Amino acid sequence: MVTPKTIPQYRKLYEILRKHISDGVYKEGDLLPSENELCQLYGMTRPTVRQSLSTLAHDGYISKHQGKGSIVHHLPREIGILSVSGTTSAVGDRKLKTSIIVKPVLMKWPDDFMFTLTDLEKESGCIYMERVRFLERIPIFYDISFIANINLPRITARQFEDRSLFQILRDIYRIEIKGGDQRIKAIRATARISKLLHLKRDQPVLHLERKMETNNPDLFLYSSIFCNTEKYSIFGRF
Amino acid sequence: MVTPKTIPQYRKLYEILRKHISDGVYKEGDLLPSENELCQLYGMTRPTVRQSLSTLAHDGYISKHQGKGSIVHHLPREIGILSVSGTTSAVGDRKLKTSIIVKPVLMKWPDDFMFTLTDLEKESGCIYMERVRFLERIPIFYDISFIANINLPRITARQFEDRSLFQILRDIYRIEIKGGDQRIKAIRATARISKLLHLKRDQPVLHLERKMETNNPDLFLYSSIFCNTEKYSIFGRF
DNA sequence: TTATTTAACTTGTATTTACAAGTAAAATTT
DNA sequence: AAATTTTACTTGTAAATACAAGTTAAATAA
Repeated sequence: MVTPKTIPQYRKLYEILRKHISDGVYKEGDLLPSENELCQLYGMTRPTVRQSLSTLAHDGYISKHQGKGSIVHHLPREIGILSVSGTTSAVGDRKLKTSIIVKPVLMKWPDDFMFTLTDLEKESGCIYMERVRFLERIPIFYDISFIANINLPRITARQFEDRSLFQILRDIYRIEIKGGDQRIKAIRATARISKLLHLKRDQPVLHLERKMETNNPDLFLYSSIFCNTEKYSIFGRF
Repeated sequence: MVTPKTIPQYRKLYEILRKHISDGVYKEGDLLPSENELCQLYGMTRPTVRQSLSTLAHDGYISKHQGKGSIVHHLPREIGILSVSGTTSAVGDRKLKTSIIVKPVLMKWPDDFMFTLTDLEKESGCIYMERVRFLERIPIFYDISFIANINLPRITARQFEDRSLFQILRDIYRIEIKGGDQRIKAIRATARISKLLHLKRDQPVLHLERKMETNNPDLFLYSSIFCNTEKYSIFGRF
């Protein structure tokens, strides 16, 4: 089991500022307190504060301007899944309802899996589940998730209705997502997809295949996400 | 005109290492020289070296492991447009042939433009062009580009066949892309799209709308990209 | 009043130093 | 021989400091 480590200062400040921006303490177009002010406010040095701010800038919460300051941005109105882990965190504060299509089960990996697996992963088998996510009563995401069965005791017994998969992994198993790769395609909705996402057959659907890295170097999370982009776009920064 | 500024050290090292990785000096799975070794090799201090490495890690060229080192990764085999500026740099070393569909012309902005424009942009009008990009003789991208006509003398007279738009902007006008936002959808190919990308009508196509920020805070580049994802996926890191 | 200069801020780059934490292999003990 | 400990390395976090470069507004000069 991974030990619960101490959270570094720059990460704490990142979370504080991110929450303040999400909660509207700082509004669109506002200037964040200057780096020196943040140093004083939170008792850190400038390099530490700058580490927080550069991460915030990278995630699109602020933009920095030399000589001027850090300007606050509202998170995009679209669905920001391209640069974020999971689909729950992707839509920010909006209510994303989840319904389980296939409860977590332990099974063998598919033969033609979308990513190449390590030997350890192959031996362990995988935990499989399917979910559909609704935004304002409209089904938006159809998620198929695969997790290698490595050090995750009794995970198939847990409830996934209320808490997100990623929350459970973090709270119970101390697993944090550190980043990942993804592939994107436009495909035709299959019978199953169109049924679950309430679409007509053959309608264009976004298909994301993601491999996520965790703080356990042997453990990766995989998901295949089908996304209805009729009403909402997928958003990202680069 | 923007002055050609001095390139910071950490940026230089980033470019050196990136080139070495692309050229195969460091191969997939190799360990990069340690941070202290890089300090000695290039006469920099560790924070400077670390700034280069963290950017490389973010762009997916390496992954860092505490206590171990920085492991080199080959750039993805797919088309990496999600986290990169332009479509030329997106495909790395592979040959991307460009054909101009509509030569650069100065015109008014469309009324229903995909992003909101500043007053300065609206006044200036825009430079418009359309291109199709081929990868191994297959048309992959149909790019529609918009640039505000701000401080870009005689740009419509330039040749875009050989050099990419971004290369001209950098070499002639000293404009660098710093980042941007993008929206992604899956749509049905229209008659024009299917003709240009050699697809059947109504086939699913990826649609990217991008707004790119430059070192000139008033100047943004916009593009609407239609992408044939039948054979190649679009790739990104997060 | 208007234009210019100055001063006081902001973020950007870079050095130096220190210790914590994780990895891997050598050295030691059992 | 096998298990354990130590050691030497790696990257991670953090402080203190300095100056460069861009922005803005106040102070000054025309």
